[in-house]
Amino acid sequence: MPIKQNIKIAVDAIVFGYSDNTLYVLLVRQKYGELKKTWVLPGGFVKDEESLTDAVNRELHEEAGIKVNYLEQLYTFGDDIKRDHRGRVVSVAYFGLVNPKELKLIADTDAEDAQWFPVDAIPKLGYDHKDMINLAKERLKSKLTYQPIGFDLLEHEFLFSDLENLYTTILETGIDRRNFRKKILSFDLLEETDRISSSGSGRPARYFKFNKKKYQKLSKEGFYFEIKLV
Amino acid sequence: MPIKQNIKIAVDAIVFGYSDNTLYVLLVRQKYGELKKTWVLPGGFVKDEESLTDAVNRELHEEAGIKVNYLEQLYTFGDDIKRDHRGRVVSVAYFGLVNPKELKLIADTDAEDAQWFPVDAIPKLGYDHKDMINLAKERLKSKLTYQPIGFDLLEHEFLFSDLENLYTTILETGIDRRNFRKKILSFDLLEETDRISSSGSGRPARYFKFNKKKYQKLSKEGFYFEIKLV
DNA sequence: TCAAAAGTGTTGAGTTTACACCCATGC
DNA sequence: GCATGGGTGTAAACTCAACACTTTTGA
Repeated sequence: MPIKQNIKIAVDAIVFGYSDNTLYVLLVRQKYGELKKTWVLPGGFVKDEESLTDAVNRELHEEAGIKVNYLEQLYTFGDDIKRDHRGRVVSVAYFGLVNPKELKLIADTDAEDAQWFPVDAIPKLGYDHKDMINLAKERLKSKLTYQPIGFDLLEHEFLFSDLENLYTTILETGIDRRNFRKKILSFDLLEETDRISSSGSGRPARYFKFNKKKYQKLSKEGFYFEIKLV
Repeated sequence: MPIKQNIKIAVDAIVFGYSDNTLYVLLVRQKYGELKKTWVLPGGFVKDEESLTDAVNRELHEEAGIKVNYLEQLYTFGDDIKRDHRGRVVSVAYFGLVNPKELKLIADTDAEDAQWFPVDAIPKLGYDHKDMINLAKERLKSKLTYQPIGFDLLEHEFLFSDLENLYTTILETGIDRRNFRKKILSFDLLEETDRISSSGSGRPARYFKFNKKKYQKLSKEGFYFEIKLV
């Protein structure tokens, strides 16, 4: 190619996990350079022969040993030409979700260089990663209301109260339990299981699972999932 | 930076214009190289010292002499590592809208190297530009229903029938004139002008304008523009 | 006076919201 | 038997969808 260009291209991932009424973001400690030991989003430079998606998954694997449940492109950060102190770097940010199992995997390993932070207790971050997280939070909030994305943050089988808490914590809003259940059930996308919570206290609850296949089918036929919450 | 990377970064723009019940896309003729004379989207490599947005606007100016009314980032194409035959190129695609004045500007100049094509009469394009256009069409359709973006495709002052036709042509759907007008007016974002169409035939109609300021204000306060059309 | 497009209300259906009590279990 | 969380129905308010005739102009 006859062109000279001195811009590097990177990917970064904002990965959310949810557990015990808390939304978490995955951060890693920068290993080298000026920002050594600063917390940053997992990510790095794209290799010449790999796709952007592969780059994200590779970085997540290398830096955090994690595999996401859901991944989509979020936004490409390239308007601030000084966003990276090392030179011009354009970063394609991805938005990912993991289920609680993956979350615990890291939480349990006491790897010091990859950790989950509650979204409202994020340490000072390098680069423009705070902006990325904010944008991803917005995306998560809005997607929750028009795509059945919440299920990717829960176990395969979950209680209605789990789902309800997930919505209330992430959207920071109240929910009418009856209306919520009615609405969700009206989609006919949940399946009752035989499993009943071996409860802590209170009346035992039934586990449900989300029928993703059915959703994908209906979705192609023009079905829209939608949960309005004030 | 200690890293070696041989990836170039480009921007491409899918710019829509609307006139006489037709939706148009702006294309330019490739000037050099293997694809010389093929129609492609306006775009090109990003310069080291310019932001992505600046790059798009510059290319639009250079290649088509045009200024867009609305511009937003669409998607970054970088998963197919052979999407550009010249080498690895990641392209950040932008989505833009122009009003009819800008559209006519080029249509009138008989510049052979920048032309508007009706979206359902797009010639064979280079690279993956057809995919980009398809994605942009989807974005346009969905945005029309939840953001007052259609006004950016119309003159500053427009007739209700213009707006109605815009929605029907782009969304390829029917509209109940009464319900549509009722809905749009209920937002209280349009202002009547004194101007009356010096009509062709039929009863003269009144011109309206969109109060963008008011929309932006309401928008911050949690107002959502929404037009549901089957 | 006819053709062409603009303008205008009402009703029924469906959806959303608000709201409170009983149920099943563990301790 | 009491504390804890789970599960359930109904009525009023609102929003949406369907529907057709009158008005104003130019030819």
